[in-house]
Amino acid sequence: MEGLRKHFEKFIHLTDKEWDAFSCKLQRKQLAARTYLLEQGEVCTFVAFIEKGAFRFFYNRDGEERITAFFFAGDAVSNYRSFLTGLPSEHIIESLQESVFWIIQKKDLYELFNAYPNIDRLGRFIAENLYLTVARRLDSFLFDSPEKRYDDLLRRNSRLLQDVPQFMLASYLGIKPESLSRIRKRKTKKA
Amino acid sequence: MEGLRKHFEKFIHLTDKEWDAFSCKLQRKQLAARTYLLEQGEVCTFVAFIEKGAFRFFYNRDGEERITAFFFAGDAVSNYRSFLTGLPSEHIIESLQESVFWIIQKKDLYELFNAYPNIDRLGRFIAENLYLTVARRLDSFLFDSPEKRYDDLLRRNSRLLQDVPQFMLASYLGIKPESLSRIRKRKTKKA
DNA sequence: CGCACTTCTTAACTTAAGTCAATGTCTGAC
DNA sequence: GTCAGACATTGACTTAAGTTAAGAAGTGCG
Repeated sequence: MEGLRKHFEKFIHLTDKEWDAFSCKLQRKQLAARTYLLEQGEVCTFVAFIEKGAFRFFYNRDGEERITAFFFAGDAVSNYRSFLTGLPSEHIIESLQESVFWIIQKKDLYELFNAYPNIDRLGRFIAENLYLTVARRLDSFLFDSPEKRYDDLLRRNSRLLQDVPQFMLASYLGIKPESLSRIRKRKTKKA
Repeated sequence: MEGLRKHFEKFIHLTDKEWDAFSCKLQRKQLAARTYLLEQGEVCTFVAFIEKGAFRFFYNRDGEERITAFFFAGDAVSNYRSFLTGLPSEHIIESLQESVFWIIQKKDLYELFNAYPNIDRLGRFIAENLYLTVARRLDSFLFDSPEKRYDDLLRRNSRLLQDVPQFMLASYLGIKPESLSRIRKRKTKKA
């Protein structure tokens, strides 16, 4: 749990009082590998802070899946859209490995937001960070070919490659596993 | 300026005191059509609230352009990435029409954040909203064909079609003008 | 050990976007 | 009115991803 506090320090320093108020609302949870944390159609009423493990955030339409994001230790995971709007989630959150995380309920979080401006601000920082991540990802779809996106992934996010099977990477890149396989083949030929 | 306050009411109610503190930091500006509000390489130190007009937020690489977003009356426009990180902007913000907007400087805004928790929270709401917009857009790139994205644009965002030339729409959809032209042709054949 | 299952690769074919070039179409400036 | 420039369309060709199907490689389980 102290690890979590350290992660927050990247964004903002919470006083002991603020941290106590926050942390006593957290509930520790564990999830086996390949298990749903949030189902499709469910309203997301929580934010989870990952201590250990990995999650994928994906969308299932007519049996086809697309992975919107991966989350790892130190990340906050939630369907933020459903959380904010109160609408049923279109996405599924699934653990990829056995994971440990801390859940805070929306109701509790909003009470903290009201009681502690610093925690509200932490919420802003988290939202801003989410925005930066997804905006960068959007730009990569606007400008780059799947091959370029794969290269960038290799370079920047090697954690993904260790923990995530090929076909999920393909989904994350917005292509089919067959296409990723061909991209990889083209690459070895060049090298 | 009261129009701007009304827009904020969608997110949060500011007291007169809060609004006064905020609004006296705003500077009214005007810009002719097709003029840069932010250059590539410049650090973005402001947020602009649009009263009238339209902007495009785009990226220029080796002479090729991709439009990341459009902004219209009621929207907050900024290079939020550059604003938050202090890094030079990769994107350009350009007015599409003659526009009127209110600028607030980062320094002033951060002072307001510190002095008025409600304004800090408004900042959170704006960041959250930005996130929702860009996350939805990312999903459309993950799942939908350019043709589907164009259809959705027609249905949801007719304002874009009135104010924005074809070749910019293509760029926004992540395709070339020729391809958009062909998509439109396929459409008329079907109908 | 061998079977079943999942993942990854390969191949043949289809589909649609990119590229390049030419031709319309429209608009504003003079 | 005409000319120049920007925008949109069209056509021929290239490129790469999607589709379908088959087989190879790896993994876990009885």
